[in-house]
Amino acid sequence: MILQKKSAFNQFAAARGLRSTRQRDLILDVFLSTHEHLSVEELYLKVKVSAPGIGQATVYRTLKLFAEAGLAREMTLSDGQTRYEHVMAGEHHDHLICSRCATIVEFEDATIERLQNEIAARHGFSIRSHRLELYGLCPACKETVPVP
Amino acid sequence: MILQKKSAFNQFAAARGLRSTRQRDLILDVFLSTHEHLSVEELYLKVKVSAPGIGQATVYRTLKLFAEAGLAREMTLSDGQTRYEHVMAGEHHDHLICSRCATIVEFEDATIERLQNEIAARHGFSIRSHRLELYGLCPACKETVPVP
DNA sequence: TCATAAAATGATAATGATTATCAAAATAGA
DNA sequence: TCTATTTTGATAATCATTATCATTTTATGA
Repeated sequence: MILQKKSAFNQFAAARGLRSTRQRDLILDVFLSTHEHLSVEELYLKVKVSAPGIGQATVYRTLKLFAEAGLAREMTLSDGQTRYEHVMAGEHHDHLICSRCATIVEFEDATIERLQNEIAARHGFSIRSHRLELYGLCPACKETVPVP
Repeated sequence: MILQKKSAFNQFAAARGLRSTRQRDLILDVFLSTHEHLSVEELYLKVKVSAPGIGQATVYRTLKLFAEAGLAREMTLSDGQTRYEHVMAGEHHDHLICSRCATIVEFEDATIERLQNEIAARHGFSIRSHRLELYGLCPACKETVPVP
């Protein structure tokens, strides 16, 4: 699977006249090895563990390339910071976000997807993407926070 | 209606030990007089027309107060910039956003709202708010952009 | 009306996330 | 091996936002 993704990225790079560099290779390794929704800073810190010499600007540039290549998806949560998640072939999902501990849980609902398309059509829009985020408290935080 | 909102803000301010200042009054006037989803910069430029002496930091601080008072709602679109819209009593809506001309259209769908609550419950979350944005092309931009 | 305490302001410095710049390094093809 | 071009890393620059602080304004009580 990871080899598949690496290959996909290399094909994308070749098609764009871009180089396959060891930094990009390593950053992709680290990115694919975690299933969290990471900010650039967080990924950079993980990359620094294996390759201290890689610059933060390189990580910024490389993540944008992964997004262009379809391997990563950018998401901007309410805190305004850009995070990245894996793109799994043929899959889309939305997010439940805990306002207290920042836990992110993914979900998918075909009915909502269909309704979104209907609403868009009703307004004469043709939609390409969407963002659905539900903010509240996760099960763990619900236990510890008294209801006001 | 505007008087109502001003009164509501003044009550909020008094309850918080805050002052009612002419700058806040004017900023609220300008904010309520437009129904767009404005960034702080955009609102600041509008405010400057009537009151050149008002500082940008004042507009930043004041908009945050309007949000706390329940008169405005912050929204962060994909561009990462914070925008503000009016809060209408008892109403919630979501947004269709044109990726080309940045037009924002509001909509509301009770079924989606209900499904969101069901999904949250299914994952043990209790949600407080959500964000739903559909990105695509508005009717006008669909006309002018050839389908690839 | 005046005095005063406290909030608010405006200008601007500071912050943090992100991007631009550029000399040097790395890559890939001939 | 050579060379053209891309990429890198360090860091300056940018931009949206917030912090700082001297000064101003507000609201209250006398």
